[in-house]
Amino acid sequence: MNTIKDVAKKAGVSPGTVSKALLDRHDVSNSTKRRVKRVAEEMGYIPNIIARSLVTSKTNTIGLVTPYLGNPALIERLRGVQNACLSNKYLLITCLNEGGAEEELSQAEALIARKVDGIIITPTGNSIKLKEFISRIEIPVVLMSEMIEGTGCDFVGEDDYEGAKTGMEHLISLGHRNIAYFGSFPEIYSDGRLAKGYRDTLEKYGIPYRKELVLWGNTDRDILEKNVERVMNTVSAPTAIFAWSDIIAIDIMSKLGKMNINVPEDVSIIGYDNIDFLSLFHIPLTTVAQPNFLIGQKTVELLLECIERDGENEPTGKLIFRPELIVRKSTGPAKK
Amino acid sequence: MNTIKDVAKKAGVSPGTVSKALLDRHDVSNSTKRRVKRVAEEMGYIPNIIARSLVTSKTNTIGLVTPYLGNPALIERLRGVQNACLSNKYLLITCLNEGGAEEELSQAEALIARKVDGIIITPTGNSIKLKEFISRIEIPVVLMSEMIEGTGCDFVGEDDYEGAKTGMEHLISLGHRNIAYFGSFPEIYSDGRLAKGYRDTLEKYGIPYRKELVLWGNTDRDILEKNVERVMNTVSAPTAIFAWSDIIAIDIMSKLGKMNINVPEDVSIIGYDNIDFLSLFHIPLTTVAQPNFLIGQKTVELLLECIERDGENEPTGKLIFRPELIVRKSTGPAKK
DNA sequence: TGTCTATTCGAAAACGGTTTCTCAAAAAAC
DNA sequence: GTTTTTTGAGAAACCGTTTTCGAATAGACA
Repeated sequence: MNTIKDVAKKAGVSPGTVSKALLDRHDVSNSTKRRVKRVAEEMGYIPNIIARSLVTSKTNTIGLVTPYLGNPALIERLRGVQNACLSNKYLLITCLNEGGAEEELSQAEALIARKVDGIIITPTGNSIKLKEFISRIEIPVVLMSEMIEGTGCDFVGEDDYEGAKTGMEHLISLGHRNIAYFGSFPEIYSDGRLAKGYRDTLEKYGIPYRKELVLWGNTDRDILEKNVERVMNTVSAPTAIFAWSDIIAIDIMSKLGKMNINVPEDVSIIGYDNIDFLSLFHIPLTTVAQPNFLIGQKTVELLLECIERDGENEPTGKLIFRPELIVRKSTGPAKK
Repeated sequence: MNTIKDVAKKAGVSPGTVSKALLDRHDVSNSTKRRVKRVAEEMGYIPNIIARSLVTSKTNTIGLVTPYLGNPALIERLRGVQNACLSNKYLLITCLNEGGAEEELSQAEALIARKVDGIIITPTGNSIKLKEFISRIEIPVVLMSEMIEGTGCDFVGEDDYEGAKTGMEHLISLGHRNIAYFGSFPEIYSDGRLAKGYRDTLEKYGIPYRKELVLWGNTDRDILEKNVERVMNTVSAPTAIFAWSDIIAIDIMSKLGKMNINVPEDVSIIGYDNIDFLSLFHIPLTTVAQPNFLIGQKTVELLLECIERDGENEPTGKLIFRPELIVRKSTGPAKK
């Protein structure tokens, strides 16, 4: 691999001059710039960015730590992040994990060691160690999609509490009063917010909260199927189900199908995320949509702003998008 | 941020000794090792890996250049790659692109500049420049899923020609003779191979090849819908459709539904990939499955082997998995 | 006691760039 | 023609590590 010295030798100048020429600095003549650039081009010279970073302490790289829970909505966000990095000439290091604070922490530390200029984290838990880590490191951090309460961290995401309200009011307006909630884990911020929105909206409309209608662990298909069976066999079984994700909603629909329960005649279902191919389903799913791609992009933009203004600790930014109800065919009037 | 010098000062030794202590080198006493490690721990010292890389010329990082065409199968492979990197203590830099040789090339160059130890590429085209690039660079490259003919590159993927044959024989055995093929772009290696398998299998069973039944560009939903309309309105319209991906197959099913054509009574459909939620569809899709996660893992393992044995150019490796037919409900006997 | 070998550590040279500082030559001003 | 200013290029320091090499100390042995 050619180094700057090889180029210097061939062009008959010093390494410093080559560096300045390639960076278009003012204190090198146009004629040498041309010559140096031509030689570098000919030799297929690619500057060693890690050597450069060592002296500039800038890597033009940002890191992303995000779980992959089989959720296409997260992939959409990832695409948005990637897209914004590309157009801002930043390289993205994506660390996918299976969820959990330890893995998140170790991935974030690996990124720090690589001297990324900033980090985006989608935390799945509310770990003290992660919180402590975030306050300790000196580079900008932006949280995406999931918040950690108590850190003054910048955040970009959607208003899940509002999202829950929107979905619930749709169901309630259709006459439903027995509504079940199917979540993943209450520790996950967005899931917690959604569940809270669910509960508060019930209260707002004077519908009693029944905790046997709130079911967790539905990212596992076996647990989900058991949950569906159990809840459908309680006295005054739900006539509507609110799911934390579209994936869960689809799984529920499939299970109900096996139990010969019809959607939406017997049970209405509403999902969350608006993942792409939903509209193609036999019974198109009613859902609450977020601007996933946009959230990814905006997160990067916010992070880059923080990187630009470097140390100066301006007030933190929060960008919270409003979810939007998309009514399709999986919800209908409550059965008498 | 603390450097090795800060640790050295605090521990009362030289920077070199700190380095050796933390790396557990033999020429430093156990007592100093303990002291240095304790001090480093206390100070929250994280070694600057890019500085280290500069001297060791090893970054413990690999790069992945892959398109995101909305295809969950690719995401599954990505997960496999990520997983194998994690368990081998490598960091992964994922470069998602929208397809196309230029973007692939520039992403690969950015990775080279970052001195990754090896690169995995899923090329979407058969560009001369990319070919030339691959032969020029000095670090190991493994191609995943898609091959570039002519480079002696290592490769991990599935046998699409065989996959096509398997799927086609299933359809033919059900009595179908008018079979359409819905692809993305013929330049994409796997798509080309699948199309060739389609054609050769027809020939093998003495069924004439009709080029009006082969339709491209179906990653765009509008084009796909037009294609479906067109092909279903030709004389002797197909009684079966083979799609290059499950996503395309789903889109076709949805469009047929709108046209009041029944699956599988009027038309059989077979997809390709076996993406996760297929079985949940109203009409579960018959498909040809690949071990996506495994392919991702094995690609990393092969790449790491190449990195280990460094310069010594042993014969290249190719790992080709055999696809597997999964029969569900979207295929049935040909209509008389 | 003197020599020889192990052990342990530090000094210094890399790695491949960027940047600051210096200085000579050329251009401009008088 | 002399002085001042501007321009262009090189020398050297530096970024934060690792690694080589040599020196000092301790231990072993005759």
